Amino acid sequence: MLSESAQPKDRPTMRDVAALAGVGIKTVSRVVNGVSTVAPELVERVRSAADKLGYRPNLTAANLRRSGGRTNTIGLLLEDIGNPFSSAVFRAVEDYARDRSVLVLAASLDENPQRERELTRKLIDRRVDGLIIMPAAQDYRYVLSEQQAGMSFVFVDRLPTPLLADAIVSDNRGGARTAVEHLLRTRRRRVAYFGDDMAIPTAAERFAGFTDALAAAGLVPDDRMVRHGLRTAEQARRAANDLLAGDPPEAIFTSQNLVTVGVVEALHERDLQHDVAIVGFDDIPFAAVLQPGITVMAQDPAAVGRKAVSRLFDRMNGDQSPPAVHTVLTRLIVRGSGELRLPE
Amino acid sequence: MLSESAQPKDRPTMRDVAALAGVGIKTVSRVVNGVSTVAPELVERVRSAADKLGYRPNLTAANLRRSGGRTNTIGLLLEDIGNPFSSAVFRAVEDYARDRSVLVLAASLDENPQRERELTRKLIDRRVDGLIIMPAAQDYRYVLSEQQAGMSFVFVDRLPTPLLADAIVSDNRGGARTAVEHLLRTRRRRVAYFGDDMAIPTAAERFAGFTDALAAAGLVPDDRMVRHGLRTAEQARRAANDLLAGDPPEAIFTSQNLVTVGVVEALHERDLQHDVAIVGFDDIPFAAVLQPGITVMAQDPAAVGRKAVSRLFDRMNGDQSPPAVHTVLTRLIVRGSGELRLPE
DNA sequence: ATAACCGGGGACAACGTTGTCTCGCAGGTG
DNA sequence: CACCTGCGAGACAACGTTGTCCCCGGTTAT
Repeated sequence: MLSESAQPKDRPTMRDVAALAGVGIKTVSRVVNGVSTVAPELVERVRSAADKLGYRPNLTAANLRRSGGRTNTIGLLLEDIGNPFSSAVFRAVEDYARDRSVLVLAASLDENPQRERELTRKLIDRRVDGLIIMPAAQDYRYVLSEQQAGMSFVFVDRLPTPLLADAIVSDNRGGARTAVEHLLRTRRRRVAYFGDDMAIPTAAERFAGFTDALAAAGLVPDDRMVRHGLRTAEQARRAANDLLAGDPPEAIFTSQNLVTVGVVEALHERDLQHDVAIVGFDDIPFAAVLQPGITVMAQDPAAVGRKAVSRLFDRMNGDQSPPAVHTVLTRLIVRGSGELRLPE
Repeated sequence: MLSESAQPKDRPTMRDVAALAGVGIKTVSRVVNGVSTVAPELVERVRSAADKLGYRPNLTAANLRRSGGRTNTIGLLLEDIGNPFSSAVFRAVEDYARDRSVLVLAASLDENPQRERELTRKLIDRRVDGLIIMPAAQDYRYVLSEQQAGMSFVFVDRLPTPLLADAIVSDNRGGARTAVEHLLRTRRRRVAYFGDDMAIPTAAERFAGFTDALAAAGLVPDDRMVRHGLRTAEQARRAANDLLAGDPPEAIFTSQNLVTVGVVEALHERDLQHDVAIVGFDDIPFAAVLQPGITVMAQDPAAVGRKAVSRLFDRMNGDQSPPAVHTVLTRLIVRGSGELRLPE
């Protein structure tokens, strides 16, 4: 009864366009989808009717009916979109997907396994065509039934256990080992380790690489110079200050970018940056401007993202080969802090 | 005829669950949606049938029918997801949306107006409930007809022309002015400007703030010390080296984070970091570790994102008030480089 | 005992689109 | 001239779900 003025009136549908153009609804569908068997005159009538009404097709309805039921959407679950590694992965995924007219639904997990399960479910309920996950959880058996129902999965940055789907990971252990070997080449022997929580598989791998390198040089880690569980730059800074206050190590390996930031801050606070060598895992902005520049073992998040999304599309297109792990190599960037000469 | 083994068999639907549980399809719907009028025994039967089949509801089908037709999805078009400002905005948007069971479809525009139009359309075709756009284009009249069709828009970081929707922007002009006034407080007078392309509205605003501050001190910009159009750190580094090679300015204002990085690199290369003062717009990682620390006028991308998404949800919930501009204040972070004492 | 009532559960249509089928008409063929 | 062919266009059902309505059985009131 009420004739409200700016009522949020419904969008026009194909039916409305068809009525205005004086054609059947299916003809509108054909025009919208560019089917070539429609008479040019009708095409024109439909086009102008659609423009006049501001018609836009409803893709969710179309996907519901369309064979295969593809939604042209993929899901991307990252540790934290705000962190540079995650957002670089996102960017690579997005570029590949956009070229194929696929959009990306993304969310952050913050190391929360429960959130991971919820979000995975929500994305599946929206019928994404595939899912790229930077895992927080431990148990991936639920993936199996989803795969049987036709969902494709690719994991990045960490390996799911058991390996039920493709995974793209950095060469954490090998990269860490190479980084520490690089440090040892300066003849420094007393090497400290600062790292993230060992429950995080990548941190554990990097610590293993650290130990590998020491072992190869006939050394063993000194527990007094090993700190795990550092989650923020501030924690790392404090831990480093703590260690540096006593008998400082000759060199430091940091297993993650935030940790590197904190430790470098501590070195500068104590004016030890020219005395204690450091190599970090993960590149850091501004690393070249510092004195000395920070030598790092850089990951290649863009390569990880590209590889992940291309594997995902292969799977979505029917690739049935057994799940495999793909390792993306890391790269040592020499800037000074890892090559400090020993005095005397 | 063929009984393929691992055929990507279709997902079970409510019909399948209903058949297995021996109930009507609507009862399954009721159970799935937690309607309380179903007999406990039937709820149990339906639940176990659903689990057995690995049933997951199809949200796209549900949204199609459900009144209002909300998809519980919003679109987010950013300049570049890989850049820290964009990804911080994203993170804030995501957190707010997740609390309301809304997911985010995001994509990068890379300053490409055509891509912006295409993506806007694609997102509308998927019937997102609202759209947050960091604009690349100039002309936003198309927004009007979409708004009448019920779509909500919020712009971030830059103002659309004409102002057809809410916009959340940093206080670019005021922040830049305050930053430059801070520099002038050291009695330095010959202040250089390094900035991004003036076609980008934020860059223009910041340059205006720069001029404001000079004018208030009775100064005018010296064209020889003004460089526009710097899009990368490398370009900025070269431009700065160029200027510093001649008669160096007493102070520098940089209008954007990448530019700050490049200019700081150049200062360090020429060992002028203690002689030429600098304040940058946008915070920078590691700014505190450098000698001297880099004083910046920091933006608050998280606040921008929060404000944007909360306005968007208000609009989606029927707020009809006229479009408004919301300004998020910037904050001066003093670290040394902007407070250098003049010699003599 | 019968009518009115209530509450649980199913049949049916609808959301906006596309796949399939059929129909009508024009043109070519025997 | 009848028949077949082909092609453009619409009718209809279907995708998987939810909103609406109605029916059935049991309980309560008269």
